This record gives sequence, structure tokens and C-alpha cells, in this order.
Amino acid sequence: MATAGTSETAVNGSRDEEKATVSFGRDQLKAFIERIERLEEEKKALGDDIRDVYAEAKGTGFDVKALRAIVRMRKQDLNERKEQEALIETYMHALGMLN
Amino acid sequence: MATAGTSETAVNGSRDEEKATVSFGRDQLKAFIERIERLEEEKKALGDDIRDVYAEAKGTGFDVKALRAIVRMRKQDLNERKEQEALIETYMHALGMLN
Amino acid sequence: MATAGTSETAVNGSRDEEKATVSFGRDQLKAFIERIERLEEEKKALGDDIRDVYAEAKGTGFDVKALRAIVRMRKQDLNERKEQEALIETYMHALGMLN
Amino acid sequence: MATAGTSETAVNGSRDEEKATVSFGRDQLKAFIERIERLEEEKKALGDDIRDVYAEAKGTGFDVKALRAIVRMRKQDLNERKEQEALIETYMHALGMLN
DNA sequence: GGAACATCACCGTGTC
DNA sequence: GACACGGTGATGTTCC
Repeated sequence: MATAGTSETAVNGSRDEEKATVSFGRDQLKAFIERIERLEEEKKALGDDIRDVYAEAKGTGFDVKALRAIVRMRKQDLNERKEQEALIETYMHALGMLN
Repeated sequence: MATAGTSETAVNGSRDEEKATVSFGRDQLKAFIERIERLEEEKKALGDDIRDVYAEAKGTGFDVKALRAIVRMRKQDLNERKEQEALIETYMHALGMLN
Repeated sequence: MATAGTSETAVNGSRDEEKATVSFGRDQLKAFIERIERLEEEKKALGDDIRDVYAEAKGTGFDVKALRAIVRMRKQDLNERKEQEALIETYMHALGMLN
Repeated sequence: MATAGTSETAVNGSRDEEKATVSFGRDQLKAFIERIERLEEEKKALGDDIRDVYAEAKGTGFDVKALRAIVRMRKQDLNERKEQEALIETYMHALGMLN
């Protein structure tokens, strides 16, 4: 199949058909771009909301960095977390940072 | 102000008040965490939607990498315009034309 | 003192003096910019070197994420680290993530 | 491949070989950490140098914010040029003019 | 599974 | 000295 949005000359087909195809490709492209941009705006808005919540929590005395750590850990699988911590301990031990 | 979530003994106030404060801190913490997690879920869902749109566009023959480039550039253009404006402000300030 | 690089007309002084001042300002600006850019290049190069070392370590079987954690911890003051961890534990406890 | 730093028992090989391997792992780990820390020190020193240059420029009357803006823009110009070239490649690819 | 890319969090700096 | 911003580094994701 031809790549959408390209302007390679069709071997067969009338000029009108080609024009219609190209136009359609352009409209389609525009539609996709707009859908994406719309979604990204909403996504950004949510990101801003999250920032605001952290800010609000900070305003009531919570430590943002620690909050983020909590959220991160809750997202993480328990086993993963333990494995990672064990590995770090191993390295620390090798470096004499423990004991 | 004291850091929320710590349990240092208040100089004044009954034990009950303290308990209530700690409990309230806990509830507040839960509330913040849950709000954040809720928002992050929605954000993730939007990310997935965006993915889907790209996938759909790809399915109709568009080149995803090029699409991403277009979206990126349109975003950069906006940013740059804002940056330019901010820069003009800065220069005007440096030249003593503001303030 | 006048702001360097600005072109406000000096109240006293010949046009030649002014021209010389402006030129000097320009040269000086150029010099500063170049010094900064030179230093930033070197800084970037070191950043790249660090990346390379991590990559090499990874190539010999080390876990990069854990290595980074180690480096971070060695940089951090011991007390700081403990405080942060204690705070996180407090939050985790409040959320029933411990016990 | 086994993760470096773990101490899983080798299926073959004497205990001595294993010990040697572990020790080597430790030495290797130390070496990597130290290389990284050394590089980070140098990097930090350069960061300090840059700060000093800005401070010096400020001392001779330049507006630091404006200076930073200039440096930033010059960097962006470079990046953009590279981005443009990459973009052209992408488009050519999308149009089937490459490959 | 590795490389490139986009996003995100952290930190240093400047400001008020 | 707290807040805001910009720069930088790290993480997670996508593509090959």
C-alpha cells in the first residue's frame, strides 16, 4: 500500500481520483494531529494537577520528596523493590559501607 | 512549622488532641496519596490513548516517526514563541527599559 | 555604574570614547560567552565520560541503577539519608504499608 | 549472564576460584565507583567555574539572566539545526526516498 | 535486548 | 529563607 500523505504519482487512476486521495490524506493527517494534540493537552493538564496536589501537600507540611517516594514504591512490585534493595546492599557491603 | 507526619510531642495539648492530630495527619496523607494516584491513572490512560491514535494512524499508512516529529515541532514552535517573548522582556530589563 | 552592553548616551565624553566603550562592551561580552561555552563543552564531555563508565560497568554485569544509588548515597550525608528514610517509613506506616 | 556482584555458586570451579571472582568483583566495583566519583568532582568543578564567570560578568555590569538567555539560545540554534537535518531524513524516509 | 526518544524529578541558582 | 525557574540527569517507553 502507498504511504499515506505521500505524493507519488499513481500509475493508474484519473487525476481527479489522485487529487481526492491527496486531499483526503491531508485531512486525515490534520485529524490525527489534532486528536493527538488534544489528548496531550489533557495529559499536560493532569500533570499540572498532580503538581498542584504535591504543592498543596507541601503547604500543609508534608515532605514532597518523601511523598513521591511513597507513590513510586506503591507503584512498584514488592518483589522488584526487594531485589533492588538486596543488590544495593550487596554493593554497599563490597564497598565497606555496611558492617 | 512542624513537618506533617512526624509525631513530636506537642508542648501543650492533651494526649487525645495529639492522637487526633496524628490520625488526621494519617487521613490527610491517605487523601493526598489517593488523589495523586487517581490523577496518575487518568494521565496514564491518556498516554495510552495517544499511543492508540499513533497506532491507528500507522494502520492507515502514516509514518509514526514523522507524525511524532510534526507534533514535536508544533510544540517547539509554541515554546519558542513564548521563549522569545520572555527574552525580549529580559533584554528590555537589562537595557533598563522596564521597571 | 552603567550597565555594560547598553547603549545609553553618556552625558559627558566624546563620541569616540563612547564608541570605544561600546566596542569594548561587545568584545567583553563575546569573551564571557566564549569562556562559558568552552567550560560547558568540557562539562558536557565529562558527563559523557560518566555515562560511558556506567555503560562499561553495565557491560561487565553491574546493575546501573544500583550503581547510581550507591554513588548517590556516598555523596549524601549519613544523617540526611537516615532522616529521609525515617520520614518515608513514617508515611509508609501511616498508610499501612509496613507491619 | 550472571549479574556482577551476586554470589551465586558457580556450578564448576573450586571455592578458591569463586573467592577470587568475588574479590575481583569487589575491586572492579570499587574501581568503577571511584572513576565515576572522580569524574563527577571534575564536572562539579567546571560547574563552579561557570558560576564564577557569570559572577565576574555580573561584576562588570552584565545582566546574568540575559547572558544565560544568550547562551541558551545559541545552544538551541545548534540543536535545532541538527533537529532539522534529522527531520529531513525522517520525511525523506516517510516519502520512500530513502532506504 | 539494546538504542533512541520523551517524560519526569531533582538540584542549583536567582529572586523577592 | 522560601519560592520559582531553568538546566541536568535518570527513568520508562518505543522501536529496531
